[in-house]
Amino acid sequence: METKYSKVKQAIKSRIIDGTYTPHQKINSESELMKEFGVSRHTVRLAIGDLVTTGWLYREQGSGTFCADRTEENHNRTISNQKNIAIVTTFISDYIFPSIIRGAESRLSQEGYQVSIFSTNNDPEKEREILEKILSQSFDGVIVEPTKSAFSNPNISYYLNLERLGLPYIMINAYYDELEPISIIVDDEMGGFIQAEHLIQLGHTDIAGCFKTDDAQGTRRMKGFLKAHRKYGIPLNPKNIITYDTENKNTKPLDEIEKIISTKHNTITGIVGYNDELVIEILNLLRAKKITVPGDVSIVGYDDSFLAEVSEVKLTSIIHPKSEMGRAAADTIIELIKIRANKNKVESPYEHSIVYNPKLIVRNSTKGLTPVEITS
Amino acid sequence: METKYSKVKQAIKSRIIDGTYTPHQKINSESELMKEFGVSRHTVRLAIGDLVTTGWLYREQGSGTFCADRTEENHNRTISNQKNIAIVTTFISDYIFPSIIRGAESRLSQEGYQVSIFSTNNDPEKEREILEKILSQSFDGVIVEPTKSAFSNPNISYYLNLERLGLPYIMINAYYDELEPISIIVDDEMGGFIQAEHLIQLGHTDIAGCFKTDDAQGTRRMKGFLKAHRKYGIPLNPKNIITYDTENKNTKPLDEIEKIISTKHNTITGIVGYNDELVIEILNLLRAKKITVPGDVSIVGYDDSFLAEVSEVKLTSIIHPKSEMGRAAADTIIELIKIRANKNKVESPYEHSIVYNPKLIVRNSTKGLTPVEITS
DNA sequence: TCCGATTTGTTCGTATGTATG
DNA sequence: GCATACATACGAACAAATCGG
Repeated sequence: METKYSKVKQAIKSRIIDGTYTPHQKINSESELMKEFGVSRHTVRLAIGDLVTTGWLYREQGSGTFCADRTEENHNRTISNQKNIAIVTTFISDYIFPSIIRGAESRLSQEGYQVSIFSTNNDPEKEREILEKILSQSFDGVIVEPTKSAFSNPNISYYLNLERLGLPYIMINAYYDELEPISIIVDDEMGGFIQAEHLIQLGHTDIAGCFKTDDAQGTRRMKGFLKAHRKYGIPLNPKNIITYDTENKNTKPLDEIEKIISTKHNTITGIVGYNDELVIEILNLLRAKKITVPGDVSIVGYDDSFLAEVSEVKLTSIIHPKSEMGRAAADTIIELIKIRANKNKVESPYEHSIVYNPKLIVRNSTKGLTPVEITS
Repeated sequence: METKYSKVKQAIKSRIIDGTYTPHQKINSESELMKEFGVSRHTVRLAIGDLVTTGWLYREQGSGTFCADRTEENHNRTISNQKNIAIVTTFISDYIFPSIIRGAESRLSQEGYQVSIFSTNNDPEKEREILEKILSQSFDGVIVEPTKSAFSNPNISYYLNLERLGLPYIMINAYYDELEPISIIVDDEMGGFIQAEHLIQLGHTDIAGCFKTDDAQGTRRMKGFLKAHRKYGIPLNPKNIITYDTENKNTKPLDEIEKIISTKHNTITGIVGYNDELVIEILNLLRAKKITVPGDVSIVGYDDSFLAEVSEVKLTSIIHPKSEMGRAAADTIIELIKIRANKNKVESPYEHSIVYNPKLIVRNSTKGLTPVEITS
């Protein structure tokens, strides 16, 4: 996949898939492609030849090379009774994702769908490859957890092309703002708000917040965290807000927390964590530093995963529907496919987004602040 | 049909059809064809290229160009360039399975394979449905974690049919004794042995063992547990052996442990658990009963999952390769598919089973027994 | 209808890289 | 290590079809 002709091939294919070339549209001529990619005509012809034999393009002597109309083929394929759904995740082994997949898989297999799994490792480039693969194959629907959803997505055109080709897709956990797709999410802003509010109502006024800010979940939880402070008139020390990304998730948040609790005049009595996984690690850190939870510090998790019940300190956490979300995603995509099949009947856009309202489950990692202030 | 390359093409095609070239036979090399037809190499390659894309020939770099085997569905499969692998699990969200899938998926997607996921929920009936589906579709290989592997499997005939159809499959974590398939497993008997041996060498003589006995992993671990007792001449109280199944895994083992530790004359000082998940629950139970670990009771887990590091007591556990196992499974199935594709060359059965030797990682859930006996 | 510019189709030559036996 | 065979890539030339003027 590092040969020149395969690069050219890939580039042309991308332009078809992302909609730059529409069916029956003339693509750049061979000589133009030669200049563009700095390769010989032979190489260009090799690339185009491959795409012709695989049905992406067709050539007309004297006229040009054209983008093939794959919708007819698509049509042929939907007739074939294979029913396929693609699930695109960020991390397969992420601690709550298996539950979501389980919920979705059970419902989809019940309905005779076959489930294919793809993972992006939160890398937009990998997401692009996967979307290309999905678009060049015969899927009936796509369930996707967006990659780096906090950022403007470089693959928007692929999603738009999904829409253009009438391939239903929904997003779970988050969505790209530019798209406003049908989505199934938790109201993360409210979740972050509730996390902070809980501590505030327990009397805490000096609260640290740890958020993963390369996905929309984290930025929204942070927004809720700030909102709660504003609402209750609690001044917020900017140093108490810790943000991190996929790339430094194993180091930065813990380092920053350690910095904060190691300072002389530390008055932190509460910590809000992005998720239970992080909170468990913070718990380990605090234990090592002989800081008790909830004695010295109260701490709130997110997701209500099995991790919440695993330690000697049971975590106060925000409930995430997990497998219920998976089932809902499955039901929604199945319905969208049905609607598309009888598109003559239902003409309405049929908005189906679901927003779960988060709830707090109080366990014993949080407690009310006694009038006596804790000093380091 | 008067171009040189189409003449060459036609000539080669004729030789295939009239039987001059038989399947998997090497055809004349490019340079030979050049001389024979008095054309340039490029022209020969054009002709051959066409015949390759239409499935009449296949090329092997450094070796030659060969006549394809156009018999049966073999033909259909090679034409559709979709490469599919099925992974059949028991429980998708089981705590170590996501890691295995992740390892397998990353490797498989690298190689251009698409991964479909099926889960049996440890129900042989569901396993049957899934195998039927797999057999009726066009998968290139199957990775399966057997369902209820401790029992005689009612779906043996389906697996035999996979073999008959030449569809490669491997088993992970366990295998059905009747089949002796290519498998990638941990030596669970040794694992159970090491668990028990560790406690015995620390001076424990009254050890309870908890094993899930509807899969082969559990029965083998139990076997190792017994073997260790025999080897070290430790008498074994049958009451200390607790077995359970998928159906009662959430109640029975904990109930039984509670019974044992609640008896007046309880002298248990060590517990061997089927896996970390169970051990964490036992840990919760002991905490509730004010029994300290490892002070009063030492406890050994299995799998070395993230659960081992999550509690205030870090678990001594057996290392499970997890994602390494997934990667190995992917590599193995890919190789089997390749071997099958060139079945003319490699005639040897090519046994590829991998057995990982388990290792113990000692943390602080176990400790040596002091001379003073602990009494309840 | 023809012309000329453009575009794809066919064919040759040459060179170097890489896998196989 | 060496010869063989396929893989990739460059350059050049002419043929055939198309399209606008």
